[in-house]
Amino acid sequence: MNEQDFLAAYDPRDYPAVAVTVDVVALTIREGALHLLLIRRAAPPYAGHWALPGGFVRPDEDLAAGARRELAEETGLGGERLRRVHLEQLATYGGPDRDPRMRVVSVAHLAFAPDLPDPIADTDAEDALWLPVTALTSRQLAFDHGRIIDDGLERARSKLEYTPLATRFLDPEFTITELRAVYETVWGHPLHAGNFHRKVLSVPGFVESTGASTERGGARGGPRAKLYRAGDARLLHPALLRPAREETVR
Amino acid sequence: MNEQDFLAAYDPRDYPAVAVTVDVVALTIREGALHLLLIRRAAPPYAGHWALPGGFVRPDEDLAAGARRELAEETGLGGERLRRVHLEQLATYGGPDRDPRMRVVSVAHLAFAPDLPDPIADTDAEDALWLPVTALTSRQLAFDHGRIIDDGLERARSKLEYTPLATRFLDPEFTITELRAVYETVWGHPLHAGNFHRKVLSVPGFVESTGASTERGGARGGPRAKLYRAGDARLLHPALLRPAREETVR
DNA sequence: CTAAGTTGTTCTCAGATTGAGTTATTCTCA
DNA sequence: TGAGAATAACTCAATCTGAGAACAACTTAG
Repeated sequence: MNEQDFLAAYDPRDYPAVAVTVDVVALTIREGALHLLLIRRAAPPYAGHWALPGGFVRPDEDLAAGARRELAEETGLGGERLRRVHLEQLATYGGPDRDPRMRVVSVAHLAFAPDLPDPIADTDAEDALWLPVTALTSRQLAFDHGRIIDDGLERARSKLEYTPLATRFLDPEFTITELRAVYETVWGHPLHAGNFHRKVLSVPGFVESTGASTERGGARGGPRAKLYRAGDARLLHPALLRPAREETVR
Repeated sequence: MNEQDFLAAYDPRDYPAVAVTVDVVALTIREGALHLLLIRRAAPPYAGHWALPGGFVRPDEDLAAGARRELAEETGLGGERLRRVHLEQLATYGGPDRDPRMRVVSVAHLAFAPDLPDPIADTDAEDALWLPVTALTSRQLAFDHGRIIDDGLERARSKLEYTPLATRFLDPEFTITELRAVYETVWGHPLHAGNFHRKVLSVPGFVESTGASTERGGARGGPRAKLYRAGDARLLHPALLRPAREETVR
């Protein structure tokens, strides 16, 4: 049998039915707190539960394109602002019983966005909102989305260490203090301002100066801060490591 | 409509046909060189081309279980020795046209194994072998497996930095020199023996002494080396960073 | 307008870590 | 038996880090 004949004789229905979805763990920073985009499901299964935005991959669509489309649908975002959102694949969740309808394999993605407008509930969702991650209780979440979110948050924390992606939570021009606030928010503890400043400026390609400064000082005083934009590095060398957690094992 | 009625009325065939496969980038070290497990495809598409071991996920099988099964089938491995192989999810590849038959979404996995016996060609494969990664030319590979392998190798290199997984390339008891050889092989350049020794012993939980030593000195002389086994750390703190590559950008 | 408080940025300095080289010792092979 | 090789320990200068201090530029309260 040559390759042509093989393809003609091939029936996709011979294979077990599996559906592939994309889900998005979309993170942003609002009012100094890390927020997560959630929708409340309108239809079964898990109607009324909170869930990650997501849906079936369309036939002609790449996985990343599907994730970006789902994100666009929930946030109402498009064009340049959507393009500025960082989107990467997180992991794939495919346990046989994670969806009661059928075998559903979900390719989860992770998104970092600057502060975005409130989301728009579309047809699939009763409601949609940016929820502070501190307000999460995994019990109310549909499917295995609690676990996906945990994995996404850990990945986000670790990505800030060795990539310049913290800048994706900010507008194109930002101050070192704003950048530090991103790290403090995502990592959940304060950093030494002086050391952070020294380190960021010493890592090649992390940030580059715009030459300009802010129009005003900080809200409660202080000098005008210099403005920077993201540099061209894809990886931070050397990395900005999280302070070691207290050893649980002595 | 309540949830029960919904599930009864649900027809999986309403959704576009997608197949889900698992592929495995299995790495081992043989004779001081990094090797990759490949099979030569017996059936179209890409009959006669080299490809990663893999196949369709079975209906009741977790993704990780499917990957481990595929690995077992190709290597003929089972039991304790199979269990010692490290297996983790790498990434999912799902472009619409990556397989001419139909939409195939492949969940790639990455495996680290100690030196294993030569593989066994099973029904899907004309042939199977451990190929040195230096002998790879991506042109001869089926599907997008060249890209998957590249991603797997880069992931392997980076995993050695911040996890103790280098030990998974070795037998349960090993010397520091053997461990250094793993790093040198995967990273592709020599390391300073003294500094490596100091560093490995200083990272908490990386290795623990067995108290014993090798029976003989090295092949070409030298004292007997102390034996170690893997410690209980899941992450290396601080990490063993790769020497910075030469800057391409000045 | 002034005083008090806040913030961005730069310094300082001790301690830890790193890279590179050296040494003593133990072993294999010819 | 001697040459060469490898383990494991040590040394030392250069670099990096964490913690704190200094200081000027700004804010707001009064």
